Amino acid sequence: MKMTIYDVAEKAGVSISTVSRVINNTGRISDKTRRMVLRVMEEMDYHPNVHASALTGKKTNMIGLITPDISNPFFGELAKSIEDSAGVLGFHIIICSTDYQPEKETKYFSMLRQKQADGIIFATGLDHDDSVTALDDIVKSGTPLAMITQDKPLAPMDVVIIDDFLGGYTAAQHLISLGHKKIACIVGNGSTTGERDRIKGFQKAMRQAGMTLDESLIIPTEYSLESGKQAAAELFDRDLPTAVFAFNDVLSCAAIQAARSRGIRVPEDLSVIGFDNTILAEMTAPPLTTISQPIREMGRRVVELLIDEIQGKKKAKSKIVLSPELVIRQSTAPAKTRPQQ
Amino acid sequence: MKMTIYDVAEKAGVSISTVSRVINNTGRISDKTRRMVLRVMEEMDYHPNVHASALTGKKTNMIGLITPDISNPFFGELAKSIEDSAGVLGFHIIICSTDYQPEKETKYFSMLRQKQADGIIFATGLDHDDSVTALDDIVKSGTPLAMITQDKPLAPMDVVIIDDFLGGYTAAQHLISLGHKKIACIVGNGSTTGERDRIKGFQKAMRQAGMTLDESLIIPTEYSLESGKQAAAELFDRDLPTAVFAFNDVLSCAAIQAARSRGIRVPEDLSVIGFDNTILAEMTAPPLTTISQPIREMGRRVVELLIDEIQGKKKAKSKIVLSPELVIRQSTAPAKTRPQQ
DNA sequence: CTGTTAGCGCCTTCAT
DNA sequence: ATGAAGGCGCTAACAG
Repeated sequence: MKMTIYDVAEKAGVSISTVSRVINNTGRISDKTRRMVLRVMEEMDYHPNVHASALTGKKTNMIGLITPDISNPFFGELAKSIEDSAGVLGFHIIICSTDYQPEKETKYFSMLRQKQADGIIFATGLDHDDSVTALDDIVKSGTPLAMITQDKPLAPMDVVIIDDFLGGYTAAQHLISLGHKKIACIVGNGSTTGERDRIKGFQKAMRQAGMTLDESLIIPTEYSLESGKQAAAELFDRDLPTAVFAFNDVLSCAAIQAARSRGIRVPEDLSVIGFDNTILAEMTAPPLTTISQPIREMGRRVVELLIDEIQGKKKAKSKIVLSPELVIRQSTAPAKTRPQQ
Repeated sequence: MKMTIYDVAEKAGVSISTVSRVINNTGRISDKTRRMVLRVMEEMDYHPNVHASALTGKKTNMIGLITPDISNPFFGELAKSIEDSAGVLGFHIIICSTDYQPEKETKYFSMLRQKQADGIIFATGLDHDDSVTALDDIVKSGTPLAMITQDKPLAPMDVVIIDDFLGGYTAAQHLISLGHKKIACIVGNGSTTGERDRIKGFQKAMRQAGMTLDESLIIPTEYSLESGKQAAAELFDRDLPTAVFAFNDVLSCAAIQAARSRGIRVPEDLSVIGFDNTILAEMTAPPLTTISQPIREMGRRVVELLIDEIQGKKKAKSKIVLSPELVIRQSTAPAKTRPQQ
């Protein structure tokens, strides 16, 4: 049942180049023959062989998505949005889950180059040196690149991020408006530009309110439930704040759990604000006040940018900065005017 | 810098067919030339062009994964495991997220056929008629197929499932052992074989304990937080049980939330047991007692099965049934001997 | 506007 | 054990 361009040509009574031309919308063809070829293709349920055309240097309609961990709800939702948006435009996604291991990153690079992926979207850190040199190869090959949730000027590429500074600022403002003065931040490992910006935004809001963020209340940790719990536990035992700003929803859950196991009530004794607004935020108890990232839109936008470039519709790289938004649920509450009262 | 088989042949002083032979481990080659060719390939960092070899009917090293929704933690973790396991064996995954829309299913089928995916893993219902006919085409093409989390005899294919009967049985047993008598089940839309088996297992345990499962306490709903909450709410308002068995972790969260908003305490007033043991189970408050599916192992096993078949190492289809396991956390507790005491 | 033809990189008989 | 040559399905000059 495998139709080739020859079958179509024969049945349409034209040559294969004519068929090829209508497929690719190239060269001049009389409207009449175009329509008839189109009809024949339809009738025969013909679909061009991707590998044959890739072999001659054409597109493969495949985009690689490099992500640290699709089982993490944030990246899961992002991947889904990217897959959806790409699908509409006729592209398909190869997932590459690095599990935070830089070696895997470089492995994926070379495999994507080999398979002639039309473009690559990065959602990982790209920290390791090997990754960077491997990246160079890809850049030289001219493959369009895009980066999401992060803005590292490693190579010219499209970027879609949120205004992390604003996110940090908004979170702080919310807590401050509730009367909190002693606020801790549970941050990640500090490797992304986003994290640093969030801290800066947070500090700005504090300063504007005439406060300062105590360095000892900035707690670095890994982005996992376990390490988050541990970090929060240590903090609470050492120096209990009245509010915590956790840098993602998982860490917020961690903070809430650590609090609960110590008899600290959320939000009565401790307010917790998260980041991302993934499905987790609705699942926790109490439901999480959090800074929402427009995940679906972010996915849609990277894909648009990248595919525009793949199709040669645009050349200049662009950066899109989306706004985060405060979503108030029930994990934050006014600070008590006096402790323990 | 694109190396071809010709470059290798020239540098090695042999013909391309010799090189081809060592690449594919085919035909007879002197050990000496094999080693030298291998060395040259290494030196030149040569990697065969997948498209060219696909064009001649060889493998593409790509596997399609058809899943309803990777942003759902269960499928996210499954996808990750599948991607990992496949990666180790040199295969890559194209994700196809159907969003529970059968039309998308058939679209993906045809695209995977076109791209000559070496195999396909289904994690979706395959309910729609169109999907089934489209499936036929794929079966005829001889593409190895595998199905996970479900056992529908639509076509000969490998299957990896858990013992859902046992899962339902275990859940019931746990609740019964805690003294619960009035137990409700929040099930899905009933389309999968797994669901039906769980109910059967549940009923078996009830019967063994001399009880029966009241039909009116089997609540069908969609697998989403929203509809779960609504279903639970209606149930609670109508006829409050002392325990609920929800068919996945999301529905458990829904039940817990519906309970809380009514002042029903979990687990004091109401025990809730879930299914899947996704990351959600640890995130909720209280942490969820749930029936654990060995997600990672399931992923690994389908991949092994499918790839074995792709590589012609096995022909007969096999079915692997893994055991679910009870994970006790804090959402279940002994039934009160008397209501309201 | 349309047809002819030479590759793209690799696999696979068929000879040697 | 190795080489030569045709073909996989399609694109892109190059001729009409």
